[in-house]
Amino acid sequence: MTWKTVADTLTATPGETLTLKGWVRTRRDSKADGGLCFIALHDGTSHDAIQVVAKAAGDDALANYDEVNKLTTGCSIEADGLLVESQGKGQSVELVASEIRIIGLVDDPDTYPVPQKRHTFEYLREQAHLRVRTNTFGAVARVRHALAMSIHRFFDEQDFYWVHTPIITGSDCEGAGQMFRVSTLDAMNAPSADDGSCDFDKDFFGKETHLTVSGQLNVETYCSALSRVYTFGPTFRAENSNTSRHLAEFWMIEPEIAFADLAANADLAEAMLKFVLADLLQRRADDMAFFDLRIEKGLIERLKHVIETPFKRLPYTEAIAILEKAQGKAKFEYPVKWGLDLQSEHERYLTEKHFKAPVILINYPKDIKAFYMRVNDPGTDGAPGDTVAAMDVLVPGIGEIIGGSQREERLDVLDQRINEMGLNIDDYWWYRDMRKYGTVPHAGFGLGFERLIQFATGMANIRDVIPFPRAPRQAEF
RNA sequence: UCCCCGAUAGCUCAAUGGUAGAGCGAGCGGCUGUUAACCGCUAGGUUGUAGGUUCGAGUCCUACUCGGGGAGCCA
Repeated sequence: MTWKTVADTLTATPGETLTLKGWVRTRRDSKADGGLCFIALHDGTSHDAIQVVAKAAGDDALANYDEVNKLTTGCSIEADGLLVESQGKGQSVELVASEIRIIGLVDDPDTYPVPQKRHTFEYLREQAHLRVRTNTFGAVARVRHALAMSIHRFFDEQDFYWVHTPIITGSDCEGAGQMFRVSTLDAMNAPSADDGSCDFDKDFFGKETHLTVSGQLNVETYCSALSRVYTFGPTFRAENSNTSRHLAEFWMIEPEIAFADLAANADLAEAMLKFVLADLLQRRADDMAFFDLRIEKGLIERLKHVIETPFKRLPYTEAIAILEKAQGKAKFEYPVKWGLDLQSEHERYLTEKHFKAPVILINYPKDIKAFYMRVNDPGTDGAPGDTVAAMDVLVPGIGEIIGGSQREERLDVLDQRINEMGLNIDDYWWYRDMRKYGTVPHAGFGLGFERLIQFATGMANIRDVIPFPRAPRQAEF
């Protein structure tokens, strides 16, 4: 007998005999026809369960019907049987079982942590090893996979190479926040250097090392030979951030393109978002319909709007003018002034109220952005001060989903920026080499993978779109 | 890190300072080709931890722990 997945079985033609293997989602019984029960069986391959019918009497009577009729949510079984058109409403096909093998029972149904009832996401976070058995987290897992594959497909079709940048980094100059130290030294008995500080020369790598906060500086070197590259992997931030949009361990996508300016970078970001969202709606229509129904009403319409609408491109300087005009009625908590960074409330006003569409903000003041961003010509956009070729992609509901820039390819300007910001120029020797040996204009951006999943599913808390979230004081599982 | 809110049955929540309850889930029974089923019965509690006030504390006070929402930082 052929073992088939639930997904394949749901679309198969009745008349086939086959085997299903999975976990019981629900069981209902009836005294009709001499006794029968209905098992909703899941194996994760589709959003919908398949109905397995077990009978106590007649030709299809099961020898172990009494045991089968005691199955509870979470039990694992194998079922052989004939696929038939369903007599009941709610499904088109069902499996009439000829044999059901009970593989694993649930010890105590009364204390099974995820019975078939409503649970809060807060509670399910404490049951991270079991929450994937629920509709919502099964759907999140499938969508997460679909988006990851879609991102790889998009870049592969556009002749990008996936570059595996290191997770352990010896650079302390990535400049994107607090880092986690990687060490094999005994924390209780660390060796001291002559000046009393920790002697990292005795550590595994012979120097201080950390978990990466970004693969950007590394991937820029590959860009300077392979033209179109991207990273997709975990990154780590030791920031004490306790929000629904931050994790200590998250996945990031960072493309980098050579012979490209900020406009090409924005084009890439917009094309990528539109591609993966359209691909998702097509490939995971079942799960997306669920999110639309149960998590965020109108989700699919919102995503279609994003796919069809050109992203609004707006210089920072013009955004400030719009926000200053709106200040009276919008009642912003924080001041709006050229030279200050935009707050969440400002970004959300622009994308949710003013334009009601994704917005790509470009050309930010130099002083609020990183050293590696390319300095614009004076007077760009009529700005009253110096700007850099930075961009942020803002989307309704999430705010900033992408941050990127054209990189500074001129060595003299880059050095000046490193010095201005008080950074140690020696730390950047290999990064500066890119500007000495065949420098080219290039640009790239970072996309937080979990934020993309939030945007695509409507899930409110980022801890619910990664299997085992890491956040301050949270590393269980 | 800052500001607010919360912690009571397996889960979600009630309970003027005075005998801790309900819904869901679970178990048993009834009904039914069932499917958020329906009807009945039953079990289930050191009220987050440690102190304090009081004749008496789930309730008031203090500290701590954990969780949530918002802000900052950012992706």
